[in-house]
Amino acid sequence: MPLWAGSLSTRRNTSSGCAAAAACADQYSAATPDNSSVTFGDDEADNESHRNKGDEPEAKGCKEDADNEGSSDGMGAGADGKPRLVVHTLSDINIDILDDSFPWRKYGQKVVKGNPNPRSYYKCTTVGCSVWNHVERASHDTRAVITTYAGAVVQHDPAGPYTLEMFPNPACLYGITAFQRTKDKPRDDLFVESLLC
DNA sequence: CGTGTTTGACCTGCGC
DNA sequence: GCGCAGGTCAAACACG
Repeated sequence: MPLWAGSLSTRRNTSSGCAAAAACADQYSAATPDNSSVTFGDDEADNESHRNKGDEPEAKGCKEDADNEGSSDGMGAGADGKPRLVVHTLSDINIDILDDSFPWRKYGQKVVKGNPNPRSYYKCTTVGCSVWNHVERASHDTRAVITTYAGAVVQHDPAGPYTLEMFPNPACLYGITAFQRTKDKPRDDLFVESLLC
């Protein structure tokens, strides 16, 4: 299994900053290709945390994820009740935030133990939207960007692809259409490593 | 002047 | 109970 497992459709059909949340639901819906290998929960995330073990930064960060997995039987919610989505991307340039059609606002930055690269914290700035994410670069590979979303849920039609959507609250429905590096060339390798809910 | 970013301080949870 | 680390807040600053 490659380190970076699974990939999302990179179809991008929305513009950023859509404030009419419910009206954007369909527009923001996204699906992964049938042959994608989006993984849910345990093994992948666990591998990842092992991969980053030791002096790697994920040790602590993934602890929370691991807790979520263990306590919620897979697709449950995190401690705050929101599912979490971990997205791994590769980018040669120094851009961390994904262009995922969400209007993010940075509210903090912190250097976490074991990783010289700071972790950045973002919130969705749309009114009524409570989605947040944090972005950090792997210490072992500065090209590797780890983005963790909260508020994303995953729907899987057995006959179809996975659909990633965000439900900040019932009145604010979003979905991740495609992840693309902001200001980046078409896109770098992008993978959904795991879905931790 | 409004909006977004930076950054240090503070708060909270967890492990020892 | 204490210390550490992660997460959040808010004032200051930069930029358009």
